[in-house]
Amino acid sequence: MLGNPPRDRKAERRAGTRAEILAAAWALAHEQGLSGISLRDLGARVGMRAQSLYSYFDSKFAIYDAMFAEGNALLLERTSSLPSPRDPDAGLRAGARVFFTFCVEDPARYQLLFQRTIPGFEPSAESYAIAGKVLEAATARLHAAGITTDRGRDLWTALLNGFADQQIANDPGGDRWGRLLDDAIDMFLAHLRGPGGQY
Amino acid sequence: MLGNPPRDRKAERRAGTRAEILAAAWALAHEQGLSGISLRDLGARVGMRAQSLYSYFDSKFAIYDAMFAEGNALLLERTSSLPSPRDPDAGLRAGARVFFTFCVEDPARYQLLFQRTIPGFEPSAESYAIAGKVLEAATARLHAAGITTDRGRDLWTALLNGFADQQIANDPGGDRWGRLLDDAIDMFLAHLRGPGGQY
DNA sequence: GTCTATATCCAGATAGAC
DNA sequence: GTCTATCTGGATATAGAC
Repeated sequence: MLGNPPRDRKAERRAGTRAEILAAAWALAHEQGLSGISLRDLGARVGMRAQSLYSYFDSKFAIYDAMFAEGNALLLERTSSLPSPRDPDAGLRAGARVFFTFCVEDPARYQLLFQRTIPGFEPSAESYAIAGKVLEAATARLHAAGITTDRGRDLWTALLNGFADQQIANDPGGDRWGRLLDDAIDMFLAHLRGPGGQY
Repeated sequence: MLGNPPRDRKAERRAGTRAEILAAAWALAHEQGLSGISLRDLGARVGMRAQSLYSYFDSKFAIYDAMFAEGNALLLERTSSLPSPRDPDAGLRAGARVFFTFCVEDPARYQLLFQRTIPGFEPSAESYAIAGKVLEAATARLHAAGITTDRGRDLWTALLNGFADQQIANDPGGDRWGRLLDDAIDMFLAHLRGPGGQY
C-alpha cells in the first residue's frame, strides 16, 4: 500500500518511554505520596539516572502536568463512554457514581487533580482544558435532568466533592459514604424540584 | 497574700517563646504554604538559628502537631462558645456557619486539620483528642435537632466538608458557596425529616 | 539518549562551646 | 538557651563526553 503514512519509529519509542515514566511516577505516588516522588527514584524505576529524565520532560512540574492531563483524560473517557439512558436522572446517578469511584480508587490522583496541594504547581492551559471538558460533561448531565442554574451546579459539585473527600479521608478502602451516595442524590433532586425552589 | 502559687518565670518565658514560634509558623504557612515551612526561615522569623528551635520543639513534626492542636482548640472554643438557642435548628445552622467560616478564612489551616497532605505526619493522640471533641460537639447539635443516626451525621459532615472544600478551591476569598449554605441545610433537614426516611 | 561529573542549594538534626 | 560548626542526605538541574 503506497501512501501509508511512514511510521516514525523514533517518535514511537520516545512516546513509549514517556508513558513508561508516567506509569512509574504513578506507582511512586501511590507508594510514597504525591510529593514523595523524586527524580532519583523515578529514574531508578525505569532504569535511568535522574538526569536522563530531562530528555523526556522539561522539569518535575512537567511530569506532574502530564499526570494531571492523564488523570483528567481518563475521567473524561469514563464519563463520556457512559450510555445515555432514557431517564436523565439515571444518567446523573451514573455520572456521580463514576466520579465517586474514580476519586476513591486513587487518593494520590485525587490529590493531584482536585486538591492541588503541591506548592508552586499549576497545570498548563492544555491540561486544564481537559479538566474543563469533564466539568462540561457533568453540566450537560445536570441540564438533561432539568437543573440549569449555577446554584444547582455548585450545590451538586459540593455534594460530590464532599462525599469523595470524606470517604478518602475517614474510611479509605471502605464504603461508608459510598453507600449513602444514592440517597444523597435523592435529597438533591427532591430539593431542586421541590416547592419554594430558588433554582 | 500568702499561699499564692509561685510564678515560674522561666516556664512562662518558655511558653511565651513557644507561642511566638507557633505564630511565626502560621505566618509562614500562609505565605509559603504549609509544606513550605523550613526551620531556617522559621528561626529567622523569631530571631534564632534553626538549631535553637530544638530547645522548644523536638522536631518539625512536633511543630506541626502543636499547630494541629492549636487549630482544633480554636475551633472547639468557637463552637462551644456559641449560645444554645431555643431552636435546635438554629443551633445547627450556627455551628455550620462557624465551621464554614473557620475553614475558609485560613486555607493552610484547613489543609493541616482536614486534608492532612503532609507526608509522614500524624497528629499525636493528645492533639487528636481535641479534634474528637469538636466532632462530639457537632454530633450533639445534630442530636438536639433530632438527627441521631450515623447516616445522618455522615451526610452532614460530607455536606459541610464539600462546601468548605469547593469554596477554598474554586472561589478563594469569595462567597459563591457560602451563600448557598443555608439553603443546603434546608435541603438536609427536609430530607432527614421527610417521608420514607431511613434515618 | 544516556552517561559521568558537577553545580547549587536546601533540608532536618546533632555535638559541644559558652 | 543560643551559638558555631558540622553531619548526612536530599533535591532539581546543567555541561559535556560518548
